[in-house]
Amino acid sequence: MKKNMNIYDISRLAGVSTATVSRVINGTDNVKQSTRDRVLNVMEQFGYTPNAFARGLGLNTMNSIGIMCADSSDIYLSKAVYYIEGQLRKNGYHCILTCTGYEREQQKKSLSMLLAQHVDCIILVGSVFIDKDEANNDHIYNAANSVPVMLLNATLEHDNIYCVMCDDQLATQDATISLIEKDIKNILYLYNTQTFSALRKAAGYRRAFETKGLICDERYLQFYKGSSQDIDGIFDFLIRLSNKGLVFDSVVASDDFLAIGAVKYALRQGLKIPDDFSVIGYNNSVITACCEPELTSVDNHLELLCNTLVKVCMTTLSGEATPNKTIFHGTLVHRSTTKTA
Amino acid sequence: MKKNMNIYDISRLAGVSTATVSRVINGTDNVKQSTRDRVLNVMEQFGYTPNAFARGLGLNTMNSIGIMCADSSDIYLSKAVYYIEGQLRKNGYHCILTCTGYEREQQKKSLSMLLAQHVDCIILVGSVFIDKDEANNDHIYNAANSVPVMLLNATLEHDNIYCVMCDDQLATQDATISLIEKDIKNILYLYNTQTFSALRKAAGYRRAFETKGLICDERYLQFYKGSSQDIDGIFDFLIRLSNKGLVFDSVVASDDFLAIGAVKYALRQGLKIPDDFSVIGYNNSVITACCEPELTSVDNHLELLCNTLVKVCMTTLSGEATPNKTIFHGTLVHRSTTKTA
DNA sequence: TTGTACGCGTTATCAA
DNA sequence: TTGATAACGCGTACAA
Repeated sequence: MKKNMNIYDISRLAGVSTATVSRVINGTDNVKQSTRDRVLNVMEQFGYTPNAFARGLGLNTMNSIGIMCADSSDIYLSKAVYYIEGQLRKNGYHCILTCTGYEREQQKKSLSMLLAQHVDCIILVGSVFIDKDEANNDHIYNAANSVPVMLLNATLEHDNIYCVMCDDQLATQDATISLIEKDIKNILYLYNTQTFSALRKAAGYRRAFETKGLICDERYLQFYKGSSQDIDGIFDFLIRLSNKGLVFDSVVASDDFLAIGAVKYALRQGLKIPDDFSVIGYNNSVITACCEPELTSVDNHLELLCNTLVKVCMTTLSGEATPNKTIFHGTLVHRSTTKTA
Repeated sequence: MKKNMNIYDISRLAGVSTATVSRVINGTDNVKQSTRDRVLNVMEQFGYTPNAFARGLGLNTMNSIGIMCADSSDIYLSKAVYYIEGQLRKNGYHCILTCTGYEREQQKKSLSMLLAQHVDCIILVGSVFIDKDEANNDHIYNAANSVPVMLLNATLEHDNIYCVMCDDQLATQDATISLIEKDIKNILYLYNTQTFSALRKAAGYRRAFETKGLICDERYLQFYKGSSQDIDGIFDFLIRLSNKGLVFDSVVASDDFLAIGAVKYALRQGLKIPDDFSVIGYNNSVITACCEPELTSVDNHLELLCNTLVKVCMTTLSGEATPNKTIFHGTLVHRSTTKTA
């Protein structure tokens, strides 16, 4: 447990000043090659690493970035965190991860914590952080006054806030239209959160009918008040809907778990998929391959979104101008829960 | 973008010395109530937060803990990260997450990074960090010389290294025995990593036969060289095994994805589950509910493991003595891919 | 090309 | 109960 060396020790051992050691460490200024070698040699020999705290104090940064994620065990969000962390690490940043949950208060606490840690940037993963009531977003606006704030799959109009997202509305619209065009019209839209993103998807569902000159029956938008991980709960919910007399021959879901619940419903009802019953999920996650038949789903290109987000982040941190909003389109990935052609 | 206040500003505004402000902040020593109030008032008024870097420099800690995780998007590991982060946050620590992947070199880099950040403790999530060749674990031993190292579901005998784990061997043994006792004996053990944990499970499989006075046929331990997320690949693998003439009527898998691949195999071969074919997964993850019939799986009580790990971690950091190894038993959760009674 | 000396914002020690 | 001041270890003007 030998005490860590500091820059004074190194300078003494190398017979130079601390300034020179610092220059060698940071590769700045001109240092005679022989001096540089001597210093590097000593550093190597004693396994010297500059003290990150002292450096942070002087430079006012420790090259850290805060990631806020409601639930990093969520199958979709965890992927986002993974991609983002990897890209940031490549760029020399490390990540402080905080799982905020879905309550606004804890989210605010986490945000304060990150700001107190003087992170260089804050990344909000998902749209659960944005409140429909503008006044409740003040904490985010305040954060943006000290550091850039990056939003993944959410949007907020403010200086120093940058959004990278998939056009969920359009993607859901396309998915719905793909069913309508196969003459499937009793389409249930199944969702379980009221986030910005979920509402955009609902809007896309409605637009699909409009676009096709049809009336969208609002009874077909169904909100499931439960965890999307509770697949049996979803199953029960659909059974109840059916028993209440709602006739539907297909489901467009706002995430893959809900869709799997619908698949389960069809299988247990003895409905043939996709002949009698079609299902489209959202996120194109790994569980699309877990059910039989395998699930058709919307791919929102998460990895691309994350890579782009980090790219925008780096550009912003370097002081260059960057677009405040970057939008990609989703893609419907056909598998076996929808009819071909 | 107003400049942050520092302790001098506050002390001046409150008409006291910086020492007193510091005392108020940290609740230490005796400060007259009226003075305390005055200081608190000023701090509140200007929204003062102590500079974390300066504090870190002085105290040599920023209350951060490093989490190393090969792949935080893994359905199982991500849950571990989630639980651990939550508990640490409750205890006033924040987490630096680094996704190391499965290559030793990157793992070493991540470890060095965390040490350079002067984290208070390092948590290794999963057994992929431990090398069978003792000499290749030196970087971990070295880390343990400066900070406590916590291992989740892995083990290493060394000072300042603490392990919290599930007895995977015993759990797999029990699972296998549960099949044997239903007179199912052509049991395939399916695995896809060579980690410590996976090998322990294999050992449990073998022990099951021993225990029952049977011979364990080594051809029935099958290594699938692919990502466990590639369910179709698993399916193909099983088909090939079957075509090669290996007769099996059940699968014990080292994770749930592999098990789902087996379910898929049975369904597509027209085998009735569980009458003709049984499947047991491992981890009892959410995907057990994604297939039909739903998957029987071993629950290794991840949340309990994580909570315990953090508890041990806190105790260690407080300087108290703690057990170096804490072991829990797993539990077989029966669903519909195994026969009842 | 190199060295001196100060600032960064705390906490802690010692003295008052 | 409070204040003055020395660490903590680094980067960097400025000087040489």
